[in-house]
Parts: sequence; structure tokens; C-alpha cells
Amino acid sequence: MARKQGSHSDITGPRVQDTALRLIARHGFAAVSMRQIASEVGVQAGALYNYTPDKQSLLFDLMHTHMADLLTALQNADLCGDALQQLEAFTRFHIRFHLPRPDQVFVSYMELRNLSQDNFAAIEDMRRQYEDALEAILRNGVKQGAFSVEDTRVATMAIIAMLTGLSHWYREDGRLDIAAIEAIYWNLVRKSVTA
Amino acid sequence: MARKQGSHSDITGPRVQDTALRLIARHGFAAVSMRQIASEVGVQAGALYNYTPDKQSLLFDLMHTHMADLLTALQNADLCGDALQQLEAFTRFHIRFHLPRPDQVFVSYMELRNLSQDNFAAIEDMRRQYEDALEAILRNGVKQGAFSVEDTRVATMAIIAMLTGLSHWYREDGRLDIAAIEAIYWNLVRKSVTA
DNA sequence: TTTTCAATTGAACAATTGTTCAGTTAAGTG
DNA sequence: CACTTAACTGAACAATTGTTCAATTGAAAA
Repeated sequence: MARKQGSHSDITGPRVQDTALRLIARHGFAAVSMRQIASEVGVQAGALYNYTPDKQSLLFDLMHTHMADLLTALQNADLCGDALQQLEAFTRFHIRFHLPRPDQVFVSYMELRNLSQDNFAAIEDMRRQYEDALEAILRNGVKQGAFSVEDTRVATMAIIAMLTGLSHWYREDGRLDIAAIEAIYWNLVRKSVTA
Repeated sequence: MARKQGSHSDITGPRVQDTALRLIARHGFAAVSMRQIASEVGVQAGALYNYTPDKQSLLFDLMHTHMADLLTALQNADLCGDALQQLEAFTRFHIRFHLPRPDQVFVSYMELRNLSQDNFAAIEDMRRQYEDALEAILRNGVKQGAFSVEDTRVATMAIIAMLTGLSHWYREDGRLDIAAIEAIYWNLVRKSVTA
């Protein structure tokens, strides 16, 4: 019969994911060995293969989980109101979702090269969905006359790059807290798309 | 006596740099072996050590050359005029410098983790100089009343992230040429910092 | 208590890693 | 021509890589 509680794999499994995420974010996928991950988890390298078929899948799972969480959270955010309010909600959502997840952001944006072709396509598709959500807001706002944007696709990429770049330099113990950061970025975004 | 012309190293040397840059941009520093680089150059792995003391120095040289070229080009750009004109010149300079160098941009922004402590500090210092040049323009513009910016440091990071992100999706054979891209981005940047 | 099996070990594997270096090659010099 | 030497080869090195698997462990089930 299956163990009902206290199963070791319930503890080791998440620890493998957490440790892999942290080490890959810090040193890069190719620079981290399965033995390093195992060592920090506190097991031998062979034990990792109870939790992932291979190293590639481990990376893919980390990135896929992150993107799936992102898309789910975006849907649950339920951006409402007029175009300007939707854009503000998106901006604040992006910052609030990404800032507490620096390692996931790092891995998901830096390790695309190390994905197999199929895995890359899957992640790229999810990223595209996220971009499309922002572009829909911009397009809608342009149609309604709320925004003045020459090219909604370029503006989409520019805004996402600006917001995501925040994760690369923000420090929790820095000069500004999240609320202040949010306000500043929302101002920049708002002005860049309005007349 | 030293060879005066046609020395092989005048050919192989640059080829090592070019090949390393291309392969590292494509697959990442840790994922590229010295033998792969040598193979594409057309020599044996041992021959690479006539051109670099070790793999780490090869990476550092690529990044240092890129940053040095950037800072030199910025100084030669000689941004003049009032604050708005300076910001426009900076924006167009950034795009024109980076767009034709996608591999250098990729390596310089993705492989910082693989630099030794000293090498990282050196590159980080050069990047800081570049950021400071933009922030000086913003600060000056705020003082003169040309710009309305809450926090010049945050605005600096936001603008550079926005502009650099361009390199991650721009394709030479894409929908828009450089002139069109420049115009769109300059509009976004201008509006984001003016009232 | 005995049984069962999920979880893990530890050794082994072939391949690959960065780096060194004595020896070879071939092109320029005198 | 002979000589010099920059450039490169090819083999060797110890270490490390991802992955497999028979054997072991220990805790829950019966």
C-alpha cells in the first residue's frame, strides 16, 4: 500500500526543485552538476533520478512551472476597468509577481538556450501568451483613443523588457520598497503610451 | 626576427575570438568546450592557448572588448544640445551601437555569472560608467525642468533595460528597419521622461 | 513480528573537460 | 641554401560529467 504521510519523497522532491533552481540561477544550467545539486539536497546523485528522468527535464520543469504559475496568476488577476486601469493593473501585477521570484526570473530568461527544441517551443509559446495579454490591452486602448502608440507589438516588448529588467537590479534591502518601485514604474509606463 | 606580414597568428587570433563569441552566444559559456571552439577555427585545442591563457580570460576579453568599444563609441558620439537632444542622441546611439552586435550583447549580459570575482568587478564598473552617462543626462534635464522624473536612477535602469531588450527580439529581416525602430523607441523614451 | 516496498546508496560506465608540453611543420630571414 | 622560430599537432593528464542499477535501508502495513 502507498504511504499516506511522511513519505520521504514529499520532502526530497521539492528540495530537489528548490536546490536546482537556486544553483542554476546562481551559476547557470551547464555549470551546475547533478552531484552538486544532490550534495546540497543531502543525497547521492543517483537519488535525483527518482524525481526527474534527466537533467534537461529538471530545467524544463523549473521553467514550465514558473510560466504556468505566471499565466494562472494573470488569469486570476482579472484585470478590469478601462484601458488605462487595465494597463496599471498589468504593470503592478507584473512587478508584484516577479519581484519575489528573482531566481525563477533569472532561470526562465537566461537558460532558454539550454532547452531542447521541443521544450524551447513550449516555453516560448507560454511567453507569447503573456506578451499577447499586454498587447491586447494596448490595442484596445489605442482603439478607444486612451493610448497613443505607434506600434503595439514594439511597445509590448519594450514595456515587458523594462519591467523585467527590474528583477536584475532590485534588492529587497535597497533604497526603495516595492510600493515605491511600483509607483515609479507605473508612471513611466503610463506616460510612455499616453499622448 | 619577428615576421612582418602574413603571420598566421594575425589570422587565427581574431578567428578564435570571433568563433568563441558566436558559440558562447549560441550555447552559453559553460556549454562550449575549448575543443568545439578549436574545431570551428580549424586547429587543435592546444593551439588556442597561444591566444588566451585560459578559458576564463577568453570570456573576459570578449566582454571587456565589448564594453571598451561601447564606452569609446559613447565618448566619440559627443552628445550635445539641450537635455532633450542629448537624450535623443543617447537613445539613438544605444540602438545603433547594439543592434548590429547581437552576439556581444548576449554574451555581455548573460555570462556575467561565469566571470571570476575580479573580472566581474571590472566589467560591472564599465557598465556602471555607461549607466552614469545616461543618468547625468536625466539629472541635468530634471534640473533644467526639461524632464519630469521621480527617480533618475530607476529611470536610468528602466530605459537601458527597455533599449537593451530590443536586441533580444529584433531580427534584421523583420517587419521594421532600424530607422523605424529608432523612431518608435525614441518616442517611448521621450514621453516616459517628459511631463 | 514479519512482510513489503519506497527511497537511497555506492560503485561503475564511457565520454568529455581544461590544460600542458615535447615534438613537428613550414614559412620567413640572412 | 641553411637557420630560426612562430604556429601547431597529437597525445597525455587527472578530474568531472550524466546516467544506470544491483544491493541496502528502514519505516509503514499486515
